[in-house]
Amino acid sequence: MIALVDCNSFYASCEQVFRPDLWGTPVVVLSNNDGCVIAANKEAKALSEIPMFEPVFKIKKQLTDNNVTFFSSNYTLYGEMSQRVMNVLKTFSPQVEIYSIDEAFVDFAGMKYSSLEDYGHCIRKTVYRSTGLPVGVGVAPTKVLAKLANKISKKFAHINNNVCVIDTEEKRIKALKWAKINDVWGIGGKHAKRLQNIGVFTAYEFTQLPEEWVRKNMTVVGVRIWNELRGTSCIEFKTLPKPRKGIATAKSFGKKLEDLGMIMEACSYYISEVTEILRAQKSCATYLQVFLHTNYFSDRDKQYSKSITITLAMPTCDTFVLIYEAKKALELIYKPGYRYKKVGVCLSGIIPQEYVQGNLFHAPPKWNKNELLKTFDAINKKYGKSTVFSALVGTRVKEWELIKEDRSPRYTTQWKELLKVKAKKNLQKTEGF
DNA sequence: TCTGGGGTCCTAGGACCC
DNA sequence: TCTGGGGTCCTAGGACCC
Repeated sequence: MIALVDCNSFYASCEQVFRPDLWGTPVVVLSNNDGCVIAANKEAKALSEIPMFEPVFKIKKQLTDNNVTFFSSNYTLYGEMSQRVMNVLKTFSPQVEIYSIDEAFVDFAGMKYSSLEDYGHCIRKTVYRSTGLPVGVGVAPTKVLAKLANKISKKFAHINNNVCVIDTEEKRIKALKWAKINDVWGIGGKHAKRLQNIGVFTAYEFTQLPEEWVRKNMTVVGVRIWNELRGTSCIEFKTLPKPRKGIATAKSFGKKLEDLGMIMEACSYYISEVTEILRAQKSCATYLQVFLHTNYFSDRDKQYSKSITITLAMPTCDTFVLIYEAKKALELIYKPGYRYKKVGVCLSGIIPQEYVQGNLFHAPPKWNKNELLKTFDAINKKYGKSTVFSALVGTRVKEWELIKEDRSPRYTTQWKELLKVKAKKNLQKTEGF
């Protein structure tokens, strides 16, 4: 049996852990540059006039009218809270697959428990006690069914207290008949529409389709989902995280930029970020893509967008080499006279450092002996991000930097931003802890 | 004025090989 | 009128996920 443990409204819940004054009140978290709503707790979801992924400027009034508290995204905090949750889950089974920042599969094979329900509740309670974060637990024989069980655990939380187990044929059929086709993990908007067009509206109806139809119309990916829903496990359990195949970063600027120099500084900074990830997984990249574009949404601005991909002379993880290459690439695609909104870099063709092949003139570098890069990473790890950086990132005011007007403190990672505890005379009205 | 950012996997088709 | 048969590798695009 496999459990899917998923945090409820993860980003919003992380904010609420440190703000007990907001418990029971609507909270939303905004995307980078405070652009859209990307997370909402159940109180905020209940206010139907606050749709997710809606641009904030369009709904600012509804937010304030309904006393919704909003936060800029604080990924430092969410990332660290996520690790805490995952650490707790690892005490329940050695087999944990971290699927995303707020959810993980937990394999129950070989574990001792009196009942699946009890074990599920125990996980939920322990995570809550250790981190302050509420989770839902779905338990089933396959991943797709566990996902579905998790959905049910949240939908009927008032009955099952956030734990749902699908361990009999009867429960499986009941769950499948309840689930709408677009509730199924792996069936997105396009396929759901197609299935509805041929009269398939529930997960159960989907499992009754002939396998051939599914393979023809939804490829082998669809067949796997079909099998998993029928109780046959065929999606692998991945305990070890696989090295990434692509590493990208692209963020909208805090304001529109025309100046190549400033855009180049942003680009150099992004290269530093992606190369740090690259070195952390002991890999090198073969290709570097750089792209640049104006604001698609603007009717007023002239539009321009261009991308370029460079094959490196030899796969590398060297920040300085890649910044140099990115600089050349950017000079090629940049055209003056436009108001740019975003620059992005993407590394691909990622291979382990020891697989880098030399050529006739150069032996492959020994990356594990590169003292400059090792020292660079060591300093930034010890003293914090960007303590040392390439001069090409620049020291001027970073006009491209993201807007985060309402970011909460980084309670768990910065000494200066620790939660302050106040003793109040009137204990009935305690604020904070 | 203001509209997110980061991934995975699969398939078809083109270019190439012998 | 008639034009082989078997491969590999790469890329773009589609679909999906959080």
